[in-house]
Amino acid sequence: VVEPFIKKLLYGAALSDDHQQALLGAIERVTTIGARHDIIQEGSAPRDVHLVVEGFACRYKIVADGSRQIMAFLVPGDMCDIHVAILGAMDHGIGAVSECRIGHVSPKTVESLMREPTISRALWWASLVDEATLREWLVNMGRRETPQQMAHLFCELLLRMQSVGLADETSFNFPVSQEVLADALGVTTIHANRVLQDLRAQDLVVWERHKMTIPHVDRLWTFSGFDPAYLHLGTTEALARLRTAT
Amino acid sequence: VVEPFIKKLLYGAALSDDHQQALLGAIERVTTIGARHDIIQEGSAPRDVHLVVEGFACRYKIVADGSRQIMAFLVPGDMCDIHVAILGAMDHGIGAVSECRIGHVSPKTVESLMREPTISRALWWASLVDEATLREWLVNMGRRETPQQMAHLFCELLLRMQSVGLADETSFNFPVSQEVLADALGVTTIHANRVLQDLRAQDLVVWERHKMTIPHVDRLWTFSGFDPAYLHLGTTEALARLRTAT
DNA sequence: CGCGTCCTTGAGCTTGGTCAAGGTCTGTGG
DNA sequence: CCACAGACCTTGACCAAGCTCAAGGACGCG
Repeated sequence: VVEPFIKKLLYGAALSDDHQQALLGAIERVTTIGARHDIIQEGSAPRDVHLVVEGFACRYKIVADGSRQIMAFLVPGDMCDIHVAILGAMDHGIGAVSECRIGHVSPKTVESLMREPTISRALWWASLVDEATLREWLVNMGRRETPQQMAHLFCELLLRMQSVGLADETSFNFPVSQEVLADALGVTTIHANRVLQDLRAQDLVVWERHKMTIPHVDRLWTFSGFDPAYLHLGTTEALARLRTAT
Repeated sequence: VVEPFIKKLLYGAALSDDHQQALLGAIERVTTIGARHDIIQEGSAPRDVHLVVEGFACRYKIVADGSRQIMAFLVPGDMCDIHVAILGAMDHGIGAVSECRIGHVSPKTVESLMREPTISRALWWASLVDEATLREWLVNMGRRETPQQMAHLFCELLLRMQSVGLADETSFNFPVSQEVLADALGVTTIHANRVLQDLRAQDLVVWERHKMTIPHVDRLWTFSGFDPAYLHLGTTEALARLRTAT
């Protein structure tokens, strides 16, 4: 069940069967981390590179006053820390939001994978998309009000989950508390709660028992000003295909 | 005067003289872009990779209501768009804040440079630091109030300018309007103005005719909760050396 | 001199934060 | 089967950070 990893990287490069086998074979072992536990701690210098196989994880930082900012959600197929080796120490933590299964890849293996140009290209692509996503989050925080910001996040997550085959046309599993959501949006839990109720009242989202459903995807896109270009999943037509045929 | 580029990359990898020559030789030509003009437009697929040689530039996006969010400042030595080729099209624009001199490198050259492991490592390093900086900006916007956020930005810029030899112990050239500053912080110009006056009143910053001076760097660090780890410029001791001996 | 760019100030309003409390749901142990 | 704890969700009243609208002043350049 490591397909999401391959599915994702196929958007970045045309990986042959051999490439795909090499990538899957790179995962030496898979461990399980309980919800609300750290996968990687800030300041550490992990030996292995980590990959989310199952579950929801997040990048986060704790600031001086004790509050937390989540800077990214990591879903199956996402790598946590390719090339920590280059930076030395983690400048942020990675935590399991729900229970997660985490794949481990040794730095040696990464290094040898990178020597294959197509694989190298795919991994660069993934890294650049992470960066683009981060930029979009910054825009989201700086220039959108909370309802739009929240809606935008849901649009993004639906599409990302669809792109790795983990969502149908309108819904995906979203095992996240409102507190985590608030920490991702940079607002208080209370405010996040009220904004969410607003979106619900407008029938823009239905979110029950960890299942997020977006009844009218187009309405949510319009509402939030969502433009998927930054995810670099291909042309608009390719995306339309993705949305209907998962 | 392309030294900042090399100075910066030396933090990421031990480049030999040959490597340095190869990097400098990669710059085929240098063009000048006037203040407030675009270096690269959103949606375009530039042929060349660009490098800021002189001046201040920024990454930005314009959102639906016409407001602008600046997502990064680019100073001499920073690359704008390594590997646009991989992503296809720019998902954001890059604009010259002040008049800029921009170096151009052909994609072919980048590709051949990347084949040299040490240079590849240095370029990965630069890209990862960009990403780390983006994460810190997100924390800055989400979890710090405007005065701290602004102060934090000034701490970052002073250190980055010092690291490429363009700042002395307490000051650097900051040819930026308050409007640009506001767009980087995600607030209105008016609010940025009032916050700036506050910092001035507390003698935390002196900013006159495009020259930014920070009379008491330690006080500004404390005030903003600045921790330079995310810039990955080396150990705390190495940074202390940097601050005294530029 | 006149225009554009930039900086500054004031008054009133809105978004989002703080403080405080209560409610729900689930799993655990008696 | 019930009591309890822990995590999570919800609501209300009040406050403050930051936005909007409106206006005016300073500076530099053709």
